[in-house]
Amino acid sequence: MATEAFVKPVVPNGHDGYEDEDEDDIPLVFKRNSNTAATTNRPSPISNAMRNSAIGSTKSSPPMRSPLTSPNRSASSSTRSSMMKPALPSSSSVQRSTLKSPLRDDRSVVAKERNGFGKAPSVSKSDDEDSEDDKPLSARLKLDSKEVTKQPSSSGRGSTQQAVQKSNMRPQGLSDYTKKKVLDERAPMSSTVQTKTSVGTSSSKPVHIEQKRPLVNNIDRNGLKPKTEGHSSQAPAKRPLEKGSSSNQSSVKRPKLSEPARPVKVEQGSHISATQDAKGKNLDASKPLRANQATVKEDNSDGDDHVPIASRMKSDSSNNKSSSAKPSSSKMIASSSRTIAKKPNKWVKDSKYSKSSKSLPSGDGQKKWKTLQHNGVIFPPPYKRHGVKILFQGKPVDLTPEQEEVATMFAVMRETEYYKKPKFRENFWNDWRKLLGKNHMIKSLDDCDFTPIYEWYMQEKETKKQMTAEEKRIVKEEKLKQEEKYMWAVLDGVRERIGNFRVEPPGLFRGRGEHPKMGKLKKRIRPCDITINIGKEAPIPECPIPGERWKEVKHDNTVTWLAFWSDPINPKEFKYVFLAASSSLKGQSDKEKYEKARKLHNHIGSIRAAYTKDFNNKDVTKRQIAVATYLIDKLALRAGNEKDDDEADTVGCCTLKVGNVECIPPNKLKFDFLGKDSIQYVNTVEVEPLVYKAIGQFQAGKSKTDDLFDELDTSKLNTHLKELMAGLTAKVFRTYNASITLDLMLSKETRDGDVPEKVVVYQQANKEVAIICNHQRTVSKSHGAQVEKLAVKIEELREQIKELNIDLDRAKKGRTPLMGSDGKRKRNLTPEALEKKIMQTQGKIEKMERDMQTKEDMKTVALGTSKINYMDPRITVAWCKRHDVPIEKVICKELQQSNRIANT
DNA sequence: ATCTGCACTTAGGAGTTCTCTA
DNA sequence: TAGAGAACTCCTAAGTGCAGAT
Repeated sequence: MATEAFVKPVVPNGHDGYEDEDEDDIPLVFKRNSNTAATTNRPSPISNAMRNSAIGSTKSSPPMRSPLTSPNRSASSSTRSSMMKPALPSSSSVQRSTLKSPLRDDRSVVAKERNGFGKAPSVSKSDDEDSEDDKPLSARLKLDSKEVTKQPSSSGRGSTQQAVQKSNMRPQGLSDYTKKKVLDERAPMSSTVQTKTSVGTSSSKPVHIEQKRPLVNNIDRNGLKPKTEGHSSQAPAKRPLEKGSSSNQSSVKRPKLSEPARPVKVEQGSHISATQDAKGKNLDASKPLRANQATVKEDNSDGDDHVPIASRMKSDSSNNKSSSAKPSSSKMIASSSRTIAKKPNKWVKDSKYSKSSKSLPSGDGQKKWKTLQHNGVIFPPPYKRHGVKILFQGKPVDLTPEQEEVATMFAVMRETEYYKKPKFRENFWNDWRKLLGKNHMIKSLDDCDFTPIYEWYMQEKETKKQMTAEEKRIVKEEKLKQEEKYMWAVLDGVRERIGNFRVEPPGLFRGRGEHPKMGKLKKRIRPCDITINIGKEAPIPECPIPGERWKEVKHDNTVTWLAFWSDPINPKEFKYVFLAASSSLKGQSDKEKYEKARKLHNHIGSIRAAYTKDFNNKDVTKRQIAVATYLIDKLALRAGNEKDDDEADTVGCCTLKVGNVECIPPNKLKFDFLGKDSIQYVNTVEVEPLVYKAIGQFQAGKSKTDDLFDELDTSKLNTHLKELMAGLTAKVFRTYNASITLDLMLSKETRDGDVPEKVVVYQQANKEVAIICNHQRTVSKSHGAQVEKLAVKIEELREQIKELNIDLDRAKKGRTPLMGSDGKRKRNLTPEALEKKIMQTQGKIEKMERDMQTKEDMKTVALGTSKINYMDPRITVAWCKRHDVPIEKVICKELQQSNRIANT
């Protein structure tokens, strides 16, 4: 599917006006900013459709084509729909959903399509299915349907407080709600869709998920399923699990196997010259980013633009066939080159692209730049004493400036959740006490009253708020004036913006989730803590604090950082100053990331076939690798590196604990764990029977806190993945599945219509990707009030319609209208005028209802992260061109301008 | 074979600015 | 025109994964 999209970035399309601007595509692609486009209020039908399309095929991923191309589409969808219906969540489930995490459900749908897996892929099957390649994905989808059942979610994790909170934060309602809506709107499709949806997050692929992830309800946590069979493993755990929930970690993992990575570079290339940005602006040729643009353009020449990526995939895949599942890196490269070669135009373009690209990103030891100049970093201003005293046992206490500064850090956090957390208070007290000294009169934190400082702080805030616009402008300009010199670097002669040129100010550490170090004092960073990296020929930045000096000045052009210091919270780690996301270095890195995802598209079939084959491998390690890869592919799970005990207890695929996965007969798995940033992942999916069986075997004989994959760690997993495809690591699957999903959804759901309608399609696709990746956000504080407000307005409008109908009846009889509810006499309107007014009011109600539903649907879904980090911008650009959608409608200006590639 | 350091990407929330609506 | 809410930026925590050291 998306393959092509990946393959060729750009769009081709013939589309008219855009053609000239093709380059636009390019630039966009590698920029990083993202923003979510504004979301529209309409309910999206799309989602339903998407769901419908779930691919059932188990096969190893057949190449996908663009649904658009296929004529059968409707038929297929109908079929699906029928299947889906059953899957639909019951209304009750919908309600429950509120509690659950919405994400999951939706994900599943998409996932299925993506992977083509709705079910477990059987290798053989897949092969057979190749014949279907020419069909649109949607057509090929199977209806697994069942899956969609909602689950009661439970968030099972009740275990940790946090978990609970999270579940609350992300009520499932959304997904369920959405689904329901969808169904209602398009019955047929929805039915189809359902299937997918069920899966939640990952769904995509293979499994069906039950999906709904009703967090709340699930009370059972991941208990193991009885099934356990087998053997088990050993496995001591590194970290004790806490409660059954996610947090447990335990296991001891094995050493990582390191494998020499093969450089994946795609060579081809050449590079680009000046290009234009999406808007047709001239790009700076000097920047490397441009290359991308050029590439894109050429692609356009292919004329494929009008073809959705998905549809283009087939050809690619065929090309790829030459490459075996385990191509050596060189082989892989070769294959990709070949593919490109088929299309001469593209080839040329691609090659330019490659050339333009710079060296690989991090870790490759290659030179990242030739010359680098910058002015160092800017430090926060010294602490300014306010003199407000806290109370200890009711009495004012004198504090030194240093003690007062830290007390203020704590006082201003009074309204945050941290303030109440024992761990936060304990860590803060331990650090503050050191500053107070042994003989200080303050003997305990609980006897301290920080209210005076808090009130002072609030007043300062209010004062600032009351400043006039002019005053604010002046302050802003002054700040800009001071910072201007630190904001830019000149890399290889090109002026590039620096990302975080401000040194982090001192404060209290705000770790996410139940971080063991929350509340600790993050000390002030001084010049003597900072190492500067700059070109040999460039002048060494002057230390901005008189009398002090940098810790060290280096001239290392194999790295991209401009400065770093040790993290005061975890001295083993560092804080780096890098160029901004819009820089050429970042753009290049992004380009490589998306190219790798494209490459994966060409190998995904054989990779899926390979892991499917190993589901019942006698070698436990191989079986674990197969199952873990399947989960990463299907559910878009993160790899799951080992963590230290002084970090929040979160897990990824390789670090899943037995208690994080519950087997639900006959072949469903319920996942419940805390992932990155302690975001809860709850999802029930239907998996291949062999996977289900294997999970039971991995759990057998272990406690809930033991590692599920005790024979595995990310190093081993990635070593294995690299044997399948050069440069392949676990995270590539996330990028791949996100981009493919975007492409698939856009291809499938875009219909003729006006721009706003198309933008809705894009947003829905973005939403699906966010769901797959489990990108969540907390519900805004004002959400409830906003929804309530809309509900009140809708009710008022309904009352108005009632009155208007009465007036209409009277008008038809030649009578005057009744008095208004406000006691005033209403105008005498003709029946026609009244009918028109009724229609208008009805329209308003419908719009508000859509707004309300969209608001509800999106309240826990964060679109920005996927847009910035996972969705290949070339897909977006190509789609915009094909459908005459101004790029700024889906990607904000900032993003477009950021030059990551663009140009700047 | 493992461990650890390092470099870089990915992430959600707070704060700020822009835009829409009454 | 003010206020509300959406959109966007900034901040920095928390991941991934490579490579060299042990």
